[in-house]
Parts: sequence; C-alpha cells; structure tokens
Amino acid sequence: MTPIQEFFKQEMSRRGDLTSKQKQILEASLTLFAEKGFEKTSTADIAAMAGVAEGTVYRHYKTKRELLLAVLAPLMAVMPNMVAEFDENTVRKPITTLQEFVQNLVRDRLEFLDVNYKEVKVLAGELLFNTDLRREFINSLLSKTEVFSDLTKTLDRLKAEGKVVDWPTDLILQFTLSTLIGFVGRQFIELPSELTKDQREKMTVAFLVKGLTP
Amino acid sequence: MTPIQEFFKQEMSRRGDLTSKQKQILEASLTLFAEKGFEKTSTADIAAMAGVAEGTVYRHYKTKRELLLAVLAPLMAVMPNMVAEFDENTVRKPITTLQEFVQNLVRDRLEFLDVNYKEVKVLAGELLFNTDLRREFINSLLSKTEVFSDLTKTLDRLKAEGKVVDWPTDLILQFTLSTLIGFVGRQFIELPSELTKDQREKMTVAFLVKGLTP
Amino acid sequence: MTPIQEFFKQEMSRRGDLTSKQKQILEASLTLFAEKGFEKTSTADIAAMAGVAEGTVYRHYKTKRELLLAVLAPLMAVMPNMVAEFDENTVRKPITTLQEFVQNLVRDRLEFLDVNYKEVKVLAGELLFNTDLRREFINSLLSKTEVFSDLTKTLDRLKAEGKVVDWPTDLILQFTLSTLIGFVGRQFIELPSELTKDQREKMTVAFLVKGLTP
Amino acid sequence: MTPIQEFFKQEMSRRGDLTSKQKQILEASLTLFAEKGFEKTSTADIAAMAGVAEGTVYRHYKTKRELLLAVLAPLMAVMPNMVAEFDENTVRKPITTLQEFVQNLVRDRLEFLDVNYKEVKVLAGELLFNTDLRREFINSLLSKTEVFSDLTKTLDRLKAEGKVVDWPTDLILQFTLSTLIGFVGRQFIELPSELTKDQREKMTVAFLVKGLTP
DNA sequence: CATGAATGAGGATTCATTCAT
DNA sequence: CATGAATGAATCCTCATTCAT
Repeated sequence: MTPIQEFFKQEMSRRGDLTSKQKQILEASLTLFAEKGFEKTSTADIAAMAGVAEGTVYRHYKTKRELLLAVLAPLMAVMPNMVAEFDENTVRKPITTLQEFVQNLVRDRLEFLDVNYKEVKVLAGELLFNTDLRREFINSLLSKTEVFSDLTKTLDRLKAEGKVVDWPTDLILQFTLSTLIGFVGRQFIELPSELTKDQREKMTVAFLVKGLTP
Repeated sequence: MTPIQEFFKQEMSRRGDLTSKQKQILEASLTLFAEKGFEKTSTADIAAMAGVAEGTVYRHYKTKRELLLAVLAPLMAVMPNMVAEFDENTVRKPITTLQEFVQNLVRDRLEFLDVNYKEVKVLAGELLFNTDLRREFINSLLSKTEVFSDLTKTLDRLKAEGKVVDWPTDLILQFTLSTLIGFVGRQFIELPSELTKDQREKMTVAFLVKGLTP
Repeated sequence: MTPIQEFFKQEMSRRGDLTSKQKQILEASLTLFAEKGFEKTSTADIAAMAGVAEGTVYRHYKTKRELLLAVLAPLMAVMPNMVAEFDENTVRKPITTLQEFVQNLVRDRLEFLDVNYKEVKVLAGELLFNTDLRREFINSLLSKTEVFSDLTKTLDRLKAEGKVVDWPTDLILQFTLSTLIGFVGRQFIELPSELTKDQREKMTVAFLVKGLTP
Repeated sequence: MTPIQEFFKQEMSRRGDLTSKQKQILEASLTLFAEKGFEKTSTADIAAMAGVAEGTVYRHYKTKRELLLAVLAPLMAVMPNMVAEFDENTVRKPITTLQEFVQNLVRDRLEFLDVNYKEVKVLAGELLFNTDLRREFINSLLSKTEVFSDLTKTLDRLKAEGKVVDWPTDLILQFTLSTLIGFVGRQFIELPSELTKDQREKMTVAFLVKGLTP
C-alpha cells in the first residue's frame, strides 16, 4: 500500500468504534453522494441503501450535512498530507534525482486518488460551492505545506542541488497536482485513449520531470 | 479580445433574439448557479434577482433544468473549440516554435477561463454528477479534436519538425489543459502567492514548454 | 356592540386586505388551535379545514408559529385596552358611582370575553408556556395601564371622591379581572348552576361593588 | 404546614412504593412539563433529566400521556378538596366570623398554590385543551362540593347567622377561588407591584370579606 | 406575454414507542 | 429490571410547476 493510502486507512480505523449500522450508513452515503451529488441524494435513499430505517440515520448523524462531513472527514484530514507529506523511507536510498522524486510522488498519489475516487469526487463537488468548507480545507492545507514539511524539505534539497527548477514550492506543487488531477480526471470522464494506463503514467512522469528540470 | 473569447461572444450574440427579460433571467441564473450551485438555487431566487415574476421564468424555459442548459449552452458550444481550435492568423507569421505555440495557447485560454469564470464553475459542478451532460460534453469534445482540427494540425506539424515531444495529441492537450485549469483553480481557491499573476503565467508557459519539449 | 368589542372589530378590519384564502386559513387555525391546542394541530389539519393546499398556508405564513401570531395579533393588540380603556361616553352622564363603574366594566368585558372565546383560549394556552410572548404581552399591558389611561383616571376620580377603596389601581384591576375571568372560566368548564347567567352577572357586579367599596 | 398542603403530602406519600428511579422520572417530568408544556417535552428530555434510559421511562409508564396523568394524579386528587374541604380544627375555636373564614381559606390555599405551582401550571395547561381530563376533573370537583362538605357546612352556618351574603355556595366559591387564582396568576406573570406580598394578601382578604358580607 | 397565487409531491427531521441484550 | 439502539409514522416546510387573470 502506498504511504498516503496508509495514512488514510489509519484515519479511517481511528473510527474503529463505528457500529456496523454506522458503517453501512456512511458507505451508502458515500456511494450515493458520489453518484448523484449531495443535494440530489435524499435521506430516504440513504436509509434504503444502508438497509436501515430513516430514523436510524438521524440517531447517528444529527443532520444530513453532518453526515456529509462525516463522510468527508477522513479525506479532509488526509488531503493536506497528500500535498505536503513525502515519505522518503519507503525507498531504500534517499531521493537523489528529480526522476525518483516525481516517480514516487506520482505512483503514490495516483493510486490514492484512484482508490478513493468516490471521496474525492464528493469533496470536489462540495468545495466547488461550499465556501465555508473550502476555506477550512485551504487553511488546513496551508498549515501543512509549511517550510518544514517533508515534501518541501526534499524539494528544497533538490533545488539546492540544481536538480529542480528554482520556482516557489507552492507553484511546483500546483503543477504537479494539477497534472495528477488531469490524469485522474481523464479517467473520470472516460475519454478513450490509444495508450494503456501504464504508458500514460510513464509519460506523465516524463512530462513532470522535464517540466520541472531547471 | 482573444480568439476563444471571440468565439464565445459570437455564440452569445447568436441569441440576439433574446428579450431583455430573458437576458435578465439568464444573467440571474448564471450568477446564482455559480454562487450556490444549481440545486440550492430556487426558481423564486432567480425570478427575484431577475426582477420578473416566477411565471415569466417558466414562460421562457419549460423547466429549471432547461434553464440550466440554456445558461450552459454557449459554453458547451465553445468549450470543445477551446480544446481544439487554434487561430494561427491572430499572429502574423505562422507558429514555428513550441514557445510560440504554448504562449499563444496559454494567454488565450487563461483569459477566457478568467472572464467566463462563472460559466465554467457551473459547468464543472454539472459535469461532476450529471452523467448525461458529461457524455454529451465528451462527445462534442471528441468530435472537435479530430485529426483535422487546427490545433491537431499545428501540433502534428511541430511534432514532425521535432519541436514537440511525440506523444499522442490528446495526451498533450490533457497536460496543457490540466495545467491551465490548475492555474485558474488556484485563483478560485484564492491561495496566496508570493508571485504576481504575470510571473506565474510566465512560469506556467515555461513549465509547459519544457515539459513538451522532446 | 360594546366598546371593547368595537375596538376588536376595528383591529380585525385593519386586516381588510386579507384575501379570502387567508381568512379561511386564519379561521381554520383559530378553530383548531382553540380546539386541540397549537402543538396538537398539524398544518395538514389546518389546510384541510381551510380547504386549501398545505403549501398555500406557507405561502401566506412562513412558519406555523407565525400563523399562531397572526391569529393572536388582533387580540394581543386589544387585550391591554380591555384592561386599561374605559369609555365613559357610552353612557350619557359621566360615571359618578362605583355601581355604575363596575356595571359598565362588567357588561362590556364579559361580552367581549364571551364573543372572542376562542382567541382568549388560544392566547391563554400560549401565555402559559411561551415565555417570550408572555413578556411581550405584559409589556404592552403595562404600557397601557399608565396613570393617564381612561380607566385609571376614572378610578382615581372615584377614589378621590371616597367612592372606591383607596388601593393601588393595579390591585383593583387585578380583583376585577380575576373575578371576570372566573365568571367566564366557569362557563368554559361548563359547571352547572342553579342560577341564570343574568343572575350570576348581577351578583358578580354586587360582589365587586361591595368588595371595592371603602 | 397548611391543611391542604398536608392532604397533598399524604396523597404523595401514598406512592411510597415508588422506586427512586420512578421518583426521578416523575420529578423530571413535572419540571419539564411545567417549563415547556407537555407537548413540547420529549421523552428523551425526561429520561436525560431523570438520569435514566429512555426505555426505563417506558418500563414504568406505558405511554407519555400516562406519565402526565401520573404527574397530575396527586393534584387531581387534592384539588377538589381545596375547593371543598375546610379544616376548622386547625384553629382552636370554630369559625365564627367571615373574617376568620376568609383569612383561613386564603392563607391555606395561597400557600398551597404557591408550593405546588408547577403541578398547577401543568394541570391548567392540560385542562385547557384536554376535554376528557376536564370532564373528569369537574366531576370529582362536583362530587366533593356536595352539601355535606366541610366548607359548605361552615358557609351555610355563617349564612344562617347572617354573616355571609346569601348567594349559592358555588358562586361564593367561584368568587373566592378566582380571586385567589388572580393573586397567584399575578405572581406568575411577574407583574411588578408597589406593595409587598403580605400587603396584597391582606387586601385580598379585605376584598373578599367585604365582597361576601351581606 | 406577464403575473403571482395556488398547488402538492417530496424532503429533512422529530419523537413516541418497541425490543433484543 | 434497565438499557439504548432501532424504528417509522407523522410533521413542518420547500419548491418546481401550473394556470386563471
């Protein structure tokens, strides 16, 4: 499992105290929110899919919106890490080339985005119009991408060694993240391609490596 | 005005037959949809902001969803162009370098995304959960990015000349578009930056040029 | 019609702009609130009795509670007058005896309480547990029973002439009002009596006159 | 302790078999019913305040309404006594004057109403809209105020001696009770007064004595 | 064409009551 | 006996849509 995915699982298991009903409810909510969007999902739908009574949903979550937040909470907690953390220990030797750096990042994050596709979709839809949540999300993001984050440190080192172009870290992250999102987004809209996913992943790495070379 | 923006205006003016009330309704809808999202906007809200009676809205648009489609129609019509069209004539000499190519593309599209920010936001929200619209959107997109589109032709020429990496056109467009979207998205979430917008635009061009160089 | 009843009608007609549907809704609400109490009356009940759709109720009154307030408003406006106003002009000569005073008061108020029985009942039920409304009610009551209210003036004159016991006005009003309420309350609980209503009314006047004589 | 209060305590202690949980439940119910009204009090509220599980409430009382009746039962049992009983033994010599009669009555009942303020409030709210309970209440009241009740006997004696006006007993009780209720009600709505409670009590006695003098 | 009152289906939420542990 | 999770009917309220004026 990739490091980020690992983080996520830990976050989820922190909720080990969830009853089975709660899990069913969260699962159903996630699925339906991802499928039809939050607003178009009725609590009756959720109850039906979860196989519980509507009242049961409200016994565990005071409002529908609270249910949404519960669904998003693990992701909200991990997302900033996804942008800021970088686990050098998963590879034997420390990162010494841009190629290594990008490759690690891409593989790790792509899988995460892929596996947690539903959560990401729901979060995206919510961030689009929910100003409050957006603000909160950005703040937690900013608090993570500080100078001493793993990723920042690794990047700075590579910059110092002249292995990465000397642009602000946040811009580099922006390019990287948007390229990754583009990759996943493309799958999402199911655009056909003459290439395999692996080939596209390789080219994505190549694109980033070249783009970020000084 | 940039070529894409030009297209858009033409698309809009094709609706020259719209009464002033209709324009008010569309304008109000766009604003509210972009602000709160489609589902959370009530037709009463729209009528109020447009300064017309609720019945009047329904005189012009049979359903609320039809109103959404009317709001998105111009963008839906132009978006594929944005990905496929490339107006070489706006510069005196034809494009001969990747640098020129990217620069033109970025300037043009960025301004468009910026100016039509609301439409794009509404469309994004809609594409996320509306499968039908998404399919339609993709189809029109595919039909545009055919081999004989301006952009494809220019790219192929540059590839032949060894000035652009030899990746499939759709992948190159994916990288380009996602980088642009990242640029705009960053503004959307109002992340602070130590750089000016101009500086960031220059670096974005540089990133793309390097990334797409063979 | 008694003076107080007159006041009430004026208050009601101030709502001359009510549509017929609104009147039906208010009428039904009043009847049902008086019959079953506010909490036990459902908006569906009201709509059914008023012969309109449930949505129509909410078109006119934003919440069920607002509907309650609309029902009570005229009474809330007039009640304080009932305690404070005293129309000496309805009798040819000014009041010169306690007997005259009490007789006028009793006849007037009793009829009012009798005719507006439903409103009073609903108000009573509401004042019992709704602290806010109670406070508001008391305030408007206090603002009315100031030294220069008709009733206070008349009472003061009679006191000065030694025709009424020299107790604070508010206490005299308390005795009077509670005696009146007892009269009406007795009818409300439908206690049988060997006397006619007229006889009871006469004795009530006699009781008050004696009780308030110096 | 006043005789009526004494009655009440006896009634309450008749429930000596109540477990402590039951007492907590009844206590919480009483408090909440008096505070917010029966309908607006949820069984969850009650359980929470009583410090027991919601199921425990239902183990002791089959329905919420039954709980209400249990809360009101002691008062329902004693209220009629309040109107009918008159304990001459608490004073050494038998009552010989109207003044003595009224004074005893007022002091006794006022304190009772004061101490059992919550119960009275809940009962009042219930009698207002609950026809069945009202009928039951009236019946038990009528059965008590029969010719041989203490109070009736004392009153008849005083009437025979020309010390009390010769009105029907029920009317005299009506006047007395409503005057007492007015006294207590005034405190309930927290009307300010320039007099002390003692002064008001004295004047209330005076008012009744004068009003009931032949 | 424009209006806005009326509609009623549907949705979120509450809560008395039950029952397995 | 006590518990508290589960239930689902009932309730308040919203809102897209219709239609008579």
